[in-house]
Amino acid sequence: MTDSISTNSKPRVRFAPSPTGYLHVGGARTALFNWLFARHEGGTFILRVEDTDTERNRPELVEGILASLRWLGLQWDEGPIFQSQRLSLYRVAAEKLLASGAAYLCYCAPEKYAGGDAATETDAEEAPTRRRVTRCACRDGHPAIGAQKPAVRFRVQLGVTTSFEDIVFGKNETSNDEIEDFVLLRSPKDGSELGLPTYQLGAVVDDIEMRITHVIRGADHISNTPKQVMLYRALGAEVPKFAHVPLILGPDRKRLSKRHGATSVASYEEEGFIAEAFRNFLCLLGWSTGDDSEFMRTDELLKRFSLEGVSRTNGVFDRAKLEWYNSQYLQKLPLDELLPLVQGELERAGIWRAEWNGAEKEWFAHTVDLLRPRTHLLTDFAKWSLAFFSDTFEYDPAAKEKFWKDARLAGMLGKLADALAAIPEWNHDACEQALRGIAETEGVKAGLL
RNA sequence: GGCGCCAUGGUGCAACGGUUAGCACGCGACCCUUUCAAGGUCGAAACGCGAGUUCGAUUCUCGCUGGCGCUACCA
Repeated sequence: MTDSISTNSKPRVRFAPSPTGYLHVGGARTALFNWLFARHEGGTFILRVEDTDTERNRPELVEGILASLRWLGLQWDEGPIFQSQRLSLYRVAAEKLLASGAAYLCYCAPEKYAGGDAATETDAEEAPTRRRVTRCACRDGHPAIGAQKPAVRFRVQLGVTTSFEDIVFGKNETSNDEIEDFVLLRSPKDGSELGLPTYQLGAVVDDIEMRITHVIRGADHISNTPKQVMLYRALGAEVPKFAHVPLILGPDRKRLSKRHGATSVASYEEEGFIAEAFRNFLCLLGWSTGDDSEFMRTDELLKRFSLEGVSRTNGVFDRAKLEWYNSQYLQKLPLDELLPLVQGELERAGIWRAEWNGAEKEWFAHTVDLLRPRTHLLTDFAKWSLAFFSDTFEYDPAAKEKFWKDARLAGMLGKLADALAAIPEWNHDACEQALRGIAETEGVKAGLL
């Protein structure tokens, strides 16, 4: 039972984004679960870039995806491995399947084979319009050879059923008759012998080659898992364990997309969210410890994470709750952990001053601690820091007045005044200027009330 | 259309045959606070519908409804 010597007992998982966009919150959570699982089990977390779709692939987006993963602190142990750089692997696999009869060459035009699903959509109430799975003559060795170069299709064995056990969804059984002869290799565009692999082939070949033990991915893949199970078997490989995680939806319960607002991880970073808070929030969307724990720092998440706690219900991304998590972290983080984050924010805003981490470090720490109870985002620090620069509003009295008025409305007046009063002697200009600003605003206040 | 999956307040989770159905976000009120946050207290708010099984169903089974997913030479 305990063959601790065997390195094979350690799970190997992967996150496999496709560079067709930025890292979105759904992908981020999938990555997070993979990472948590790997770390919890002492396994290996691999990053693989699925860039076989030359049409949609945008190589320049890869760096952004990696940056978002780094921001989230999801360190990968191997990779990134690019599928586009190992095409021969998939072709060898396809040839093997061709040779064994598990696959065949299909000369049909893609649109003809697909069977025009959308086209018949308008013919309402047409009983005869049974759009079952299409099988073409190529499958039976009677290819309608045309000008088109052939694609390689998997020959689905009919009359039987394919099943697999999902760690979160349980047993899944699908009749093979419902599964189309999916494409393994697209028809070659150029003069080459064989084309580019599709997702199904690429994912399975790589998961075999990388010795992936647990496939943790979005539930949108649950329907094509049977196809992949067939592929594993046809390739004579052991089928890994599957764990599908529920999808993340927008407020309208539709799959989360750009029209719901910010969906990229990068946009939350820019807005001033703390990575650990974002992670805490994301983790509890579709997973729970079994009790009512909510505020859990990363070490605790790592300790408690388990695939068994993953939910089967799609969840709505609740921005308000994310903001709550962020303010919780802003409140509760030990000051020495918060300081670097604030510094990073001020540097981004271009208003960081070296003294704040030197001679004035004590004042800076005190001020951050003073202000944090009323901040919700890291960017709030940059906003209120304007008070500490005597020349900020020098040429813009209107902006100055607005700033202090906002400060009053936000309840920041007293805090800022305290912070300003504590500014070291040699920074007296700023202090005086700002206090004058407060006085003026107070005058406005008195007049209004 | 076919196939599959899912179903607790507005949202995220808990309760895994017997509870006044619990927690959190959000919302409302109050306390605290010169103000605003933070914090505290209280409150409104849910087991989709219909049959079964059972002494007893939110919990098990079936049907319905609703939602989502797949049905691409996208992943």
